[in-house]
Amino acid sequence: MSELQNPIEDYVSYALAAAHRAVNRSLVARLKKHGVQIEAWRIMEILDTGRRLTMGELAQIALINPPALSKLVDRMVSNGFVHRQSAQNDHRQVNLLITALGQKRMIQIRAEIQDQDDQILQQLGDEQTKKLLDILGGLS
Amino acid sequence: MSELQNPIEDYVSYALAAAHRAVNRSLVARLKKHGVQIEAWRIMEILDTGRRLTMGELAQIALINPPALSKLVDRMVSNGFVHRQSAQNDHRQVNLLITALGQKRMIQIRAEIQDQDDQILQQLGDEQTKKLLDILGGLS
DNA sequence: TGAATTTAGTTTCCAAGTCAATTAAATTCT
DNA sequence: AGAATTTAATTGACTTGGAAACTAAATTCA
Repeated sequence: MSELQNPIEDYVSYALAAAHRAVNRSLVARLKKHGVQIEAWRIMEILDTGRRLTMGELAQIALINPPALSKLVDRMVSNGFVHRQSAQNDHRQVNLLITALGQKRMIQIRAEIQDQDDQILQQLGDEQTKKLLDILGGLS
Repeated sequence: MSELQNPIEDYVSYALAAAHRAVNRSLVARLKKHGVQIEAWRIMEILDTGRRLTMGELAQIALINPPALSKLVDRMVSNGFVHRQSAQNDHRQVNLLITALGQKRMIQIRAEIQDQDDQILQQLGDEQTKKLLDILGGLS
């Protein structure tokens, strides 16, 4: 009994990569207008809630490896979007904070992001979107 | 009336990135044992069906930009997994073909991939997996 | 036909990411 | 206490990816 080879589109890994690529593409294009990359948006979005996070916590939530985060934060600091502050309890830790400029920039960016998310919502429908988020949550 | 800010986990873009990252991580770890990266696997998986594809077609299907594909193929050629053949009709085009060594390697790799996919299937269940592929298809 | 344009693939230059090593601070253990 | 270990973040060497420029072949059109 011979196995029939699935087309590559049927691999979860492939389907995820394709969808991720498509969504990222349009997001990158939108964010480029504001001079930030997706990861920088994630960082600012996370920090803008006011939570006080260390680099390590941020790396986990923002889906960025620590070395890449360090370097990206260097750039964001020199752009004036965030600043580092060494933690008072543990001097090894660094808290990252969003600046006033960063917050101002986020107002414009958030409109762009909202627009993109609305477009996806419209494309998939409310129910499918919810289902998608639910299933994806089970993979992370 | 004030807008309540969604947590970042509710953005489709974030949920996709998180799931993609998680799935890729384990896939990368598995493929590393065989000395190939995910994109190289995709290329060989696609070529192993025997279809005669140009670099451009392959780039689209394998989700790789043309310059990155060129460079990856250079490496794969020097590893002996694939070889280039200029197309007979149109000498600008290049057909990429998998070698016997590449096919041999794919037998081992496919077992690994199958194992990973089975694990996901088990994690999500048959129905959710199908639903996921269906919804993701609408985004690509 | 042959000059101008388009298309396919590659190359170049630069930006960004990874892995492993490093630094500095905190914690553990004797 | 203080030596040894663990933890947090960064740095350094190297690899890979992207945008734009480039080469070569095919096609269009005057």
